Amino acid sequence: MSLSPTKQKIIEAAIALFNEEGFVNVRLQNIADRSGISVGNLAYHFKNKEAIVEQAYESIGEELQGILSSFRLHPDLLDLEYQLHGFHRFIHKFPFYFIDILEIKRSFPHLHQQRQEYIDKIIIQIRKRFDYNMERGIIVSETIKGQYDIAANTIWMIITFWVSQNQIKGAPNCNIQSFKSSIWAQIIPFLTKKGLQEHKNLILTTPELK
Amino acid sequence: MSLSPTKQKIIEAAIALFNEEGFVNVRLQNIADRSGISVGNLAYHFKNKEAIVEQAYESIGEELQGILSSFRLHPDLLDLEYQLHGFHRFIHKFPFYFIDILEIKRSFPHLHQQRQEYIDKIIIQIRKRFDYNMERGIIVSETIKGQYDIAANTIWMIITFWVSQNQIKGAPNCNIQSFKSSIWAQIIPFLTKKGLQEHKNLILTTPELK
DNA sequence: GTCTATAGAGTGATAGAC
DNA sequence: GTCTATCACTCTATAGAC
Repeated sequence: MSLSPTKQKIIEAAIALFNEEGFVNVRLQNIADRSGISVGNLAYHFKNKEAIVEQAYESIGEELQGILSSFRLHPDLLDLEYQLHGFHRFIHKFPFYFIDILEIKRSFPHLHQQRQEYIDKIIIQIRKRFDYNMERGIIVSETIKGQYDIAANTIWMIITFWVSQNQIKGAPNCNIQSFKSSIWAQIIPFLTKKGLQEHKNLILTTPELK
Repeated sequence: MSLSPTKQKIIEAAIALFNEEGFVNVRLQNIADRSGISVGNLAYHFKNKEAIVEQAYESIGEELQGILSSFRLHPDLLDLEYQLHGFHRFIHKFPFYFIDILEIKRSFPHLHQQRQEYIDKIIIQIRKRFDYNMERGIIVSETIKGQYDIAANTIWMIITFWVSQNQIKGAPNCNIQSFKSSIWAQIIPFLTKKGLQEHKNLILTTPELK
């Protein structure tokens, strides 16, 4: 879906401001200023603040959809490595999408409802990676019931709260290496000998990813 | 430190409201109403909203200090199990302390600065558990450099974002079992045979914890 | 489509009587 | 210590000219 140039400008300005100041702290005036238009004109293009977030969420959703659809039917470890780079780019392009989740949920419940579908999708997809790689003999079978459900959820948590964590700790520098390490740490303990070999090759052959 | 009865009432009301509505959505009027006093009187006891949060943080900090100081010099797995119950009680008593971290940081940086010391303390303490239990032959030595630093950080993340995670997923019911399982999952893969035995005994002997 | 101007509903903080 | 009344300000949303 393509937007008019002005609408596009507005959304870009809004997202940039949300990222920098946090959703609640961004005034319509700020968005208008950064877009180089007046507040009145802003109101002409978007009825209210909610309509702006709605559009922003739509644009962001499309990008997220892209990352999720890179998931192959029988994904190996390299496939995950690629996806992690995708997620990392994503969370640093739209930090507000993660930082202001609860504020958006409070203010616009229906927007959050849509989002919830993505959350489920992400967790299910991660969970499937465990199954597929188990079939491939890359990951051992569960020794504790439900442990891969937990691991999948923890991986989702790390992705979702990575930006928040950095801001809380006052370390806004986006260290992709420690992001990836934290997530791989959820998987490595369960790799078989063959899995460890595949993971080792992956590290050796993909230092150029960034 | 003891507060006057009125001050005490105010703080309790404020914390309850912060927990329910989120810090930014709570008006001085709400706090006054719930305390059974007027806004003018509220202003007499606390100069402004910041002073209220400051006091709330102090009360909360004392409680957190209690949980942290239960850490023994040579903590075994049972010691952690007890502490996890402490943490769980804590995060469900003061959800706003976790949900509104970033908002508080934005509005009152100096308050966040104090808090940061607790964050460091928590992560360091968790990290030490790995070392001590390694010495005890309960946990294997690191096979990957820095993996216990990562595990300690992930455990802190799970504690810190557990409430947020529940709210995002629309599952506000505080399932302590899955909280504990998520955290133990960060440790179990590294237990030695002896460690697994100790963990098994712990589960068998402490179902009464809640 | 774009602007200026302003209505209208809060919101934190203060003044001053009791 | 506690109250009522109100100020000063902010922000969203709308009205109407160009």
